[in-house]
Amino acid sequence: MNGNPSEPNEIDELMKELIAGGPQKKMTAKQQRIMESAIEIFLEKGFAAASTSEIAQRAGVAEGTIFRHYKTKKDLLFSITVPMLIRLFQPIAIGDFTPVLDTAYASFEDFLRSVLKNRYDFARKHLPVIRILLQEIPFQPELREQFFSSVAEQIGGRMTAVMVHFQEKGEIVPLPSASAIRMWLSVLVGFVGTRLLILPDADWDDEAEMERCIRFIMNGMKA
Amino acid sequence: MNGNPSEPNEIDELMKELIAGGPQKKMTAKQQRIMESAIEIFLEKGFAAASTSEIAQRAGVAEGTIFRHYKTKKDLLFSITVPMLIRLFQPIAIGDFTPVLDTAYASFEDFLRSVLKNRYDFARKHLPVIRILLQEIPFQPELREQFFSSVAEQIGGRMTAVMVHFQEKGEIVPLPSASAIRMWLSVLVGFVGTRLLILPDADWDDEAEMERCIRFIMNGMKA
Amino acid sequence: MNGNPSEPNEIDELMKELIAGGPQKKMTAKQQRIMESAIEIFLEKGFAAASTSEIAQRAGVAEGTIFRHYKTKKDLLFSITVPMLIRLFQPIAIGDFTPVLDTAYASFEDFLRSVLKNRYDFARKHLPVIRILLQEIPFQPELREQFFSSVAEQIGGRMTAVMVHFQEKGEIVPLPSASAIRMWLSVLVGFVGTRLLILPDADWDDEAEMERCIRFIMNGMKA
Amino acid sequence: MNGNPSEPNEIDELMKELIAGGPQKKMTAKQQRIMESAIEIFLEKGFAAASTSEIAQRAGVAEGTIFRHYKTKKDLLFSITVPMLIRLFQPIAIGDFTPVLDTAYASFEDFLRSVLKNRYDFARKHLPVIRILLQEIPFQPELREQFFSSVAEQIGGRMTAVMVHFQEKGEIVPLPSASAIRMWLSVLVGFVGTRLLILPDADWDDEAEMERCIRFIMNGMKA
DNA sequence: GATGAATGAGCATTCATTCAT
DNA sequence: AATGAATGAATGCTCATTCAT
Repeated sequence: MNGNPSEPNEIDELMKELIAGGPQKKMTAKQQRIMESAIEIFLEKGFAAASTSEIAQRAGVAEGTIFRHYKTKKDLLFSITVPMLIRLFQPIAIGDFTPVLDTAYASFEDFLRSVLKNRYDFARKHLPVIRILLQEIPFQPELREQFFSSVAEQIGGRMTAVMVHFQEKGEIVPLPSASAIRMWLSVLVGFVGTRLLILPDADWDDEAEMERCIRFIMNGMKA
Repeated sequence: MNGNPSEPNEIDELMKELIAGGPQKKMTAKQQRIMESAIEIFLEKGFAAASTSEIAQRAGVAEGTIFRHYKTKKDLLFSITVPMLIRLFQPIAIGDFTPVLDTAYASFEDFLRSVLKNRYDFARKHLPVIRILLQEIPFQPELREQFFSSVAEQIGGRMTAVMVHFQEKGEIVPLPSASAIRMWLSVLVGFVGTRLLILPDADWDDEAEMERCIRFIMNGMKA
Repeated sequence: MNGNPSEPNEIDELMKELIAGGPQKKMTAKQQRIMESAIEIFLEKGFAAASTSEIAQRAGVAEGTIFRHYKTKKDLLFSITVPMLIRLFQPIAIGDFTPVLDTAYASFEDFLRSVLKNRYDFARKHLPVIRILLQEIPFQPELREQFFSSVAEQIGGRMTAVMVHFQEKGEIVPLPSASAIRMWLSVLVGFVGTRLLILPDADWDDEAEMERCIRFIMNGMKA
Repeated sequence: MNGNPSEPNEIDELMKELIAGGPQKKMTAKQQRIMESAIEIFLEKGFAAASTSEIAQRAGVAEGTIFRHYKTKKDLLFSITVPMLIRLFQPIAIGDFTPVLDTAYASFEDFLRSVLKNRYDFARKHLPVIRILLQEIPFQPELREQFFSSVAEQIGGRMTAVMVHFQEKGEIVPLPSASAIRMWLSVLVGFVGTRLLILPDADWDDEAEMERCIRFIMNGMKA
């Protein structure tokens, strides 16, 4: 319908903002409320089934006000999800995860533990938006592209370097790095996903469970 | 008018059919075409954004015809997804997976290899419907309930027994069985999901990659 | 839409049947059940909101069966209402009311009493169909025409003669006969309508109430 | 979703407006046109057979506009009929009929004449809406309830008092007041209904005919 | 900046009727 | 005679978006 692909799109704008430094600083109180309501409703019903009128109502603003701040409903979705997508896979840029990837890191085990703890806390804190992200990625090609470029940049870049580093140090077995990364990532994602999404109400001992994950991975990869 | 929660619902009906033996045998040619079109379109746009008129058009039937076979659009979704949900987690009942859970199975390694191969082939074959299932589970409480009851029955039952069996045989380390199952399942799901959903176009050596998964898990759990 | 006005219509057919003597004798059991279900549902929801599929379902026949017996939904309505319209205003033809109009009738009071009793019993017995008739007359011009020709024939004919007869006998005041008829008919219809339609659940003493009506009319018209 | 019976409904809202003082004052020009078109079309085809798209078209607005002003098609019907139902039976509240019920009224005959004249003029002026009201009362339980509560309040209250008053004054015969009211009301309704609904095209001498009604009732009830 | 009335395309669903079996 | 699958137009209603105020 709309969507001239050559003109600069919403995601590019968001990227620029994020890269430039800080994001949407000057959100008015109304804009803030719109975003919060949108998160709630996108989470409950999914993007396609959410209506802007319900978002406006819950935010306590007029319908038109949403479109003053966000050109389309999709822009509203992206303004919620894209920054999260970036923060999820660009912990360096955001700054709350930097030391982990420092190759001077003592051991692979410490690295794993640090990544797990850090990303688990992050996911826990931002669960609703991450959920929306997961729910909408199948339907939004723009999100998917953003996902791949984010992941490629991080995994293809730093993570491979990390794996090579520890393999050269002889700490872990010399698997193809893509396979190796997928192994430990699967276990960590398996834990975080089960913990937060699938069985959030189970009786969890987080510390013990995380330690078991680390032990399992370390054994599995022991050189 | 609709929605009386005490009367037998669509999912219950589908369950009964499946348990009774074979499912929707006598689908007419038109019904078949409706279902295929629905799968295509649900996959592309998601359930909420799919329109019955587009489904009808692609199936080459009148719009009314859909509603002669499926009371509502949701019934159409469930008639596609629920049988798959069941086949995905009830391989025993369906019969294409029985020997795996036989506790006379030689070794945990063989068990893992068998499960992986079997479920990977299954997922590969039924990828579109499984994808729809994954996409819609966040929005359809009925699917979620069905998922939990299916999983609970399988995992809570047979899988725990399997783990205990191999732990007693001393083949694998004595972790809590929920944790142990989650570990190897994460690795297998991580492989299948990456292979089929995330990076289907990458250059994969399936055999080698599956062997790496098995090796990783066996090392990780080695007693 | 359809409805070529020059071809013989459904109502003409029904009229002919009725005049010829007895009506639709050879109704099959299924046709009977269709008619009964139709009466129930037309009564509950009105003709426009009644669906042929619901009628078929309640009658326990296939949808197509209705249209084998009645060309259209409207034909079904007319086959229910038109005979009733005729019986309601042509008591002579039907035969359960003849002596009333016999001008040899003893007194106006007896005449009134006889009409009231007779039509009250009739209305009570055929309440559902009469109700449908009243409900649909505003929307079906064919019914309205039929109503006027039935009434004109009866009222304009016999009733006027009756009034003139009793006025000449000096029993009642010499009002224009249209006015006179309207007066006593209003009171009788007021009673029957209130009794059966408006307040059917009130605590009625029918005999006493009817006598009051007669008394009121006789006083009102006393010469 | 809708239909919670405990939350205040449309009719309650309309009641409150009417009682509070004046009704739908600030109707926009479009809303006015919607209402007028709706009246025309409900009158012609009945509520069930009227389509919102035709109403919109005749009003010269978009179909969606109707639903901005009236939540559902039924709300539109009620917003037309309920105020009329109330004005029809609550002449006191509205103010155009007050002196009639003043028990200081000179004679029963004057009272009758005043009621007849007043309600006849009212019915004549608001014929279309009253017709819709009559047509839809059989199908709308909410209207029926409103009717009974309106009537009960007026008849059960003031009218009974009036009858008792004139009976005590010895002007009229001591019938049960319910019967007495039904008698004269039947005659008046019989006249107004015949005059406006059944035979509007006949050659009527309204003044003479009304006087005949009064005479008939006064004779019928003369003490 | 904020509003909310207005839009009209689009939606899922129902309908009376037909027709091959 | 009876069926019931098939039709496609029509229905009431919702939606994202626009724009005059």
